Amino acid sequence: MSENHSAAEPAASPRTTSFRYEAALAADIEARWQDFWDAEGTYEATGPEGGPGAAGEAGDAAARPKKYVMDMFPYPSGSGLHVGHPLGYIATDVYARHARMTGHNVLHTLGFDAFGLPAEQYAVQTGTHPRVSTEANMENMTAQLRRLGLGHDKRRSFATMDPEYYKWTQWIFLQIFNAWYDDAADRARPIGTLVEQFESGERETPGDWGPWSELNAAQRADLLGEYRLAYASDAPVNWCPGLGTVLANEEVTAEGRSERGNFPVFKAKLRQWNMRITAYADRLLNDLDALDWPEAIKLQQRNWIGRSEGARVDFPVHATSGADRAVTVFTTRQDTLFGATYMVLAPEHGLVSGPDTIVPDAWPEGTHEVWTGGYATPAEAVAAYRKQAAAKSDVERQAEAKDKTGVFTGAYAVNPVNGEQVPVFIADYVLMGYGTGAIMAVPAHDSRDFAFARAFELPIRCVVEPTDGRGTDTATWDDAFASYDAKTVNSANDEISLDGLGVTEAKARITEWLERRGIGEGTVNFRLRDWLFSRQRYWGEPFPIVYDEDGIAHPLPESMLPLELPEVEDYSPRTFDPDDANTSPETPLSRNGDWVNVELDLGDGRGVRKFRRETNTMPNWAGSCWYELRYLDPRNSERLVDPEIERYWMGPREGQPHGGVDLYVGGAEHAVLHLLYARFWSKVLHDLGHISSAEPFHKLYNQGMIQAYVYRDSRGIAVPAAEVEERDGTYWYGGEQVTRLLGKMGKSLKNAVTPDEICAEYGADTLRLYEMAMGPLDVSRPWDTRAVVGQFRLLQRLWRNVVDETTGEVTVVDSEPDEATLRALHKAIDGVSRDMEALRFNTAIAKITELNNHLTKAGGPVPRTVAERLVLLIAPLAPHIAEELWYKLGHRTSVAHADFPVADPAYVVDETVTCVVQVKGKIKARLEVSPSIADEELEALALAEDAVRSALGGAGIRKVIVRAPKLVNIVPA
RNA sequence: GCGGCCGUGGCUAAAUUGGUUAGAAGCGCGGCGUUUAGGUCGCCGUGGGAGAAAUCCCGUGUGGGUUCGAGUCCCACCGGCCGCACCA
Repeated sequence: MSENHSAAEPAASPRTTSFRYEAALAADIEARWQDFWDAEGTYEATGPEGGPGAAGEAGDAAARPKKYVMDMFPYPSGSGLHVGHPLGYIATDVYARHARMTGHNVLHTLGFDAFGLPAEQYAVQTGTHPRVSTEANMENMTAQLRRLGLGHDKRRSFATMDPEYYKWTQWIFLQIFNAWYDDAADRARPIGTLVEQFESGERETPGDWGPWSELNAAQRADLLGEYRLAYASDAPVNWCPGLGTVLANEEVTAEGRSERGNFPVFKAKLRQWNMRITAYADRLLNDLDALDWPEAIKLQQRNWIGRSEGARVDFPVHATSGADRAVTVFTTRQDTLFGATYMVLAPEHGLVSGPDTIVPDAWPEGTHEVWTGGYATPAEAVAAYRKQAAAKSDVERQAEAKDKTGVFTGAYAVNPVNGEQVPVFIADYVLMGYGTGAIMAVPAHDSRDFAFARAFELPIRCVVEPTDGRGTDTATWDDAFASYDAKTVNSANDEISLDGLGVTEAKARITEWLERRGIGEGTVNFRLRDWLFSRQRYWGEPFPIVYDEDGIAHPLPESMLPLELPEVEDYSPRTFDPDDANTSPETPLSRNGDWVNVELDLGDGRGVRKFRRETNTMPNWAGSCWYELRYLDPRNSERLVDPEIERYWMGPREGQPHGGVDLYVGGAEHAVLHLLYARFWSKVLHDLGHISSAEPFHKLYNQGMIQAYVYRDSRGIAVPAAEVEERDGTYWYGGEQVTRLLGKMGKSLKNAVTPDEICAEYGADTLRLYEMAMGPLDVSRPWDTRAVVGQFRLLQRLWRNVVDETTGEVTVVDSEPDEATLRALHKAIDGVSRDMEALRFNTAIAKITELNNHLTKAGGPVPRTVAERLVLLIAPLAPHIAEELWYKLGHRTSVAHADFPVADPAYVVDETVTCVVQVKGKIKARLEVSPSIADEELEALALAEDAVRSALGGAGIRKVIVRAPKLVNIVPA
């Protein structure tokens, strides 16, 4: 510690000579206290372990109620922060500081989500190693954030790119790889337990696999791959030639383009790693109920998981080979089965190609011309349509959604309820990825089927009686009748009749019939699909997987972790013409022969063998899937987190049945990506016994966005917002009128305001107050630099209420505050306490301002007890000035650990309350009454009022509503 | 198209959740004061309309409804934002 600013005596060495609270003094105060906090470790949290990575004393900290407060960690971007970025960090800091002052043991820190595409792209352009540029960015961002005075436990920080961190990301991957979902137990279990079941015969191998004992190693590996929660498969994936990588469904926009870069995305069959998140669909859905999350986010997750109840139904069909096959469809409207007049398969469906094909050599006699697409044979027609569909990006499919296209396969299936032959089509309005990739078409009661039926002149049979007066003659309809609130008709065979039943009843009846006949069953279908987990990138976690000479995947033993990224010369994935679908990925890691081809002893008793490494890397989401666990125990080299520590900070407890972080703040844009993946990993780790929590984040809060005005000239080009002048509601830049719109803040829109410039002009405390005072945390609002001064003035007045501006001496007195001041004080304490708890910082600041204004108006010196409590009230929001004033008031320990004031109820309620007396809702009189007045007494007082009696004018009273002590309303007869 | 959220002064926003007088707090604006001057100073005022004033009338996107009482609840419409989107 240097002589100039001893940590123990931070106020002893002011670097400015003025005692007026201005930018220079604020900067001085802030720098001194930030140094003090760092030196003292003011915000270091101690759990049951006595601190991270150290076997210290638990002390009394762990005995206090814990509060784990967390932010969605940042990606260290090279462009630096603007004032929108730290909004959430400031909010969690205020919340955490308040919690600390109310007796909680608080854990709050911040790390970096360091893997990602921008660093890699920068590396490709400049040749700088992504680690180097990312580290520089992190340093920059850390410096910017330090100025804000965030009370983080800095010992707990890390970056996802640190090998000591991603060692455990890889370890978790192996846990997931080595696990299967046991439906009987409804949880994940180690894959060894499945092998045991196969070996003992307790479980039979599925389908055509044959007995376990007769399978060779490769076959066993393939079979187990069908159970593992992390598995490689050749499924159609989203291939993005422009980025040179495959993408998860969640990373593809509704327009069928990449979320990053906006390149076209195509379906391609590629061998890729997947996570079996679908096994958790039900739990991911159900456990949402117990979470304290915004309803909008829960809804988005529910929609994404997309649970729908319905039935599977088999429609018998003959394969061209002569074998009996069935088209299995999924439907949510099994009650309309009698109205199914044709079927549609997705173009990629297995029954229109290969050995099981149902496509005949020639068109059946009398095939309608529009069904054939003009082709001579069904095979040609199907092949052409399949080719056309594969070449279409989702954008194009989307654009043509209104015009139904498709082609007849030449095959007929049998509708099991009435034995009718129904033609089977392929069409791209049926998606291979949803349900079974096949539907029964009920044109009368589904608008898509209706459009298709009209285009292909297929019969439309009404089986649900319309309630809108259109009648049952479908020839006169312009659209399907799809209401759920109507009766079934025309739906009977020799065994069953649905006629006259409502939808629910009819569904139940037909499902039971299908199940009895063994040709269908009630099922639940999910929209959620498995998570595509591999990427063709350099800057991500390598997979801890090697392949032997038979191509069998082996996990690396734990002792070989972390598997570090090799140094390479070329970081770039091979990219292609963005529109060329006929390309395939090439990973950057595959070009490093020395790294890829290795001889290893995996410790499986088979000695040193030759292996080839997996050359894909994990997606960006991997690191953020579990970081909440690592903050708890960041230096543990033996385990990802010590179980006792995890249980203390995150374990289940009253009101939090699945455990989790107490408050997690971040943007709503992660509603389904990060938040769903993190929940999934949390559940797997929970099932395998590694953690006690089954949810990562108990309470989630989405902060709004800070928006900014964007000014554009006549060409539509953004002009520097800071240089635009306003004249009578119009905006001018360089003599030209420009238009104003509300948009995002950012460099490209030339409207970014940095925290640095606001700190320089007013100080960090003012910036913090302004950001919190702008409005409710969860609402987006425009930044207004000239309004910042309002919060600066608050701090100036606060300063003046405690300190003499000319001498720097404290001016408080030891006299008793007057009654009015006590009431103002305790009302403020009461209100601020409740607002802090509920994250309503804007109204908390308003109440502090009111109290401060009251003291200013009262004039004269402020009583010490009031000044001290005012300082404590503002301490979570403006910690630097609070520390300084707290010190000046004679305290020698940090205000961060002082007790937050508690309101005295006696002063929170007013001595008298104004009671309004209404006659028929119109105010006739006001009474000053005690807040504890009884209803009867108040009613009597009200009725005795002259104004009330004259208003009643002798009329009788029908009713008197008394809401003591505020209101009496008399209703005349 | 389906689902969700939201409309309050010139601007950002309050309103103990159905209970008085809507508009706390801040910005902006106006006035006065201190100052040689300036404002990142102090004080006062500031929803609209009428009036010298007391005071009165109107007012929470529009129209209806429920209620003794509606910014708050219900219905319809208008406007805005977000999510999903051929999901069978």
